[in-house]
Amino acid sequence: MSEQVQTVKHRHIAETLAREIRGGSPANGAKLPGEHALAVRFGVSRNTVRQALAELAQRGMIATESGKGSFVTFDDRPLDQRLGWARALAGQGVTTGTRTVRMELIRDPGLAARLGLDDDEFLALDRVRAIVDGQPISLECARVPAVGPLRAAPRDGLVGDSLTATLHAAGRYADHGEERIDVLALNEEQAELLGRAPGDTFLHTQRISRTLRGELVEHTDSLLDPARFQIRLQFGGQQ
Amino acid sequence: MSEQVQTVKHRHIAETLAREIRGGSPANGAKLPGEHALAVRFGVSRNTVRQALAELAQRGMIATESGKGSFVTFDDRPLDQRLGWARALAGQGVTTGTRTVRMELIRDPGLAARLGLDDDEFLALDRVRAIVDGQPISLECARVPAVGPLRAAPRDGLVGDSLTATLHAAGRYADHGEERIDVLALNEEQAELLGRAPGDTFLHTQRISRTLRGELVEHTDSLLDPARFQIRLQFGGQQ
DNA sequence: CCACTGAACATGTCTGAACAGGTGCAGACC
DNA sequence: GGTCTGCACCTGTTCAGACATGTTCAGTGG
Repeated sequence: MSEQVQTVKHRHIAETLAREIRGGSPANGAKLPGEHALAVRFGVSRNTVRQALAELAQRGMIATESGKGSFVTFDDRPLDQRLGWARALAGQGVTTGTRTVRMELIRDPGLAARLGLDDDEFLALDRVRAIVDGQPISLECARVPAVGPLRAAPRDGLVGDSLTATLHAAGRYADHGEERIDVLALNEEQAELLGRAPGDTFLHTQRISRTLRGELVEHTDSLLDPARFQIRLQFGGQQ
Repeated sequence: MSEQVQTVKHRHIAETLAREIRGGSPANGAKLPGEHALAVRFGVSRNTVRQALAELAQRGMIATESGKGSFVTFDDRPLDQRLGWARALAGQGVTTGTRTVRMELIRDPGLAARLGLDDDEFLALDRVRAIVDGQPISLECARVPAVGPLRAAPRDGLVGDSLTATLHAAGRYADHGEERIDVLALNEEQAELLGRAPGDTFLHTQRISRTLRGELVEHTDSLLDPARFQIRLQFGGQQ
């Protein structure tokens, strides 16, 4: 289906501004043109512009202030950090580093079926995060669609060494998703990667995130050292 | 400060309708009067009514459908279940029961300080949930403000045997909050209540929820058997 | 140089109106 | 009895306009 599908004016304006913001112009922190100027630019009423801006605010891309204007709040941080949902290192001042232990294209029909996908090819990206003195504290196994720069990543590397940036480069912006959290005993392979004994208990999360239109962005299994990680989230309210 | 503080029309309408919905009229599932009828009732324009209805939809109290009308979705379920955030029993068809192991008024200046409260009196309500054949699977320790029917609960019991219903009876409706999730080794008291060995690993959550105006609704520490519970949440999107 | 004021900008709220599209139902017709 | 149609309801979208409130800054007076 062509992306020129008919859409209402305020949504079209929101999409246009979203594309410009993601493209970096205006940049994070910059002020958008005022409502009147945007109304002139798009040839619509001020109220239609306000609806579009309200959508962008809803998505966490901008913030407006009465009497001041609208400011870009969008940056390249993953969605869940922007929505008050974070896994935080429980200790302060701890420096960590991440190393990739696997990055290859795989076929996983089972996962494709569970995610409702036709294409069963994924980029498998497994990374271990460790404290600088060497103690591994988490293992994250991401499965993302093997499209564009994601598909080229095993050869070319990630864009800016960042999975989120590579997803964005592939046009995959997370809008919504779901996550499950439980506890898991490490198997032998996981234990070896994490420098622990098999059977040790870790926090386990499975996250699936999707674009505004419902396309898969990523499916990520994470194992988190419970002594080091705490999951924090905010819920409800106007956002 | 008087609750007759000046507020804008659409918010006043939203609050009035919210009060009516919480009062059970119209009931869950029932259809609200149409936009035009509400505009006549409140003596405002249809657009002002639409803004009020949008706020209620944002809060998860109603859902509107084009051509059909607005329907009440609010019920007495706790906020987090209504917002796609649930801790789910990992097994199917398991019947559980809950027993109260502690319900008394306490003073906890430390907790009051952490929650930014002047009053350090709380209702302490600790409950163990167990599978019908006796195996305890969770311990929940709630600390709620000792006001109205909450303060009377040790003597009179909870409204409808439900903490949430008693909170609502006290005028405390959760609008937003935060939750932390990690892993905890049971201490001796917890282990005894849960029929486990001290040191056993449980999922641990701490939830603080507040009203629209920021008043404390509840602070709850939960210990969840990781073999029985999985936490699921949805994030992002238009709600 | 500082404080104040007023003007010019911004967003927020509200109005009445018009039109588009969705839904349900009564009545007519086969 | 079933199907179709048209009408009357509903919500969704957009408009132009008016007014309220918030913010910023240039200009003026002390």
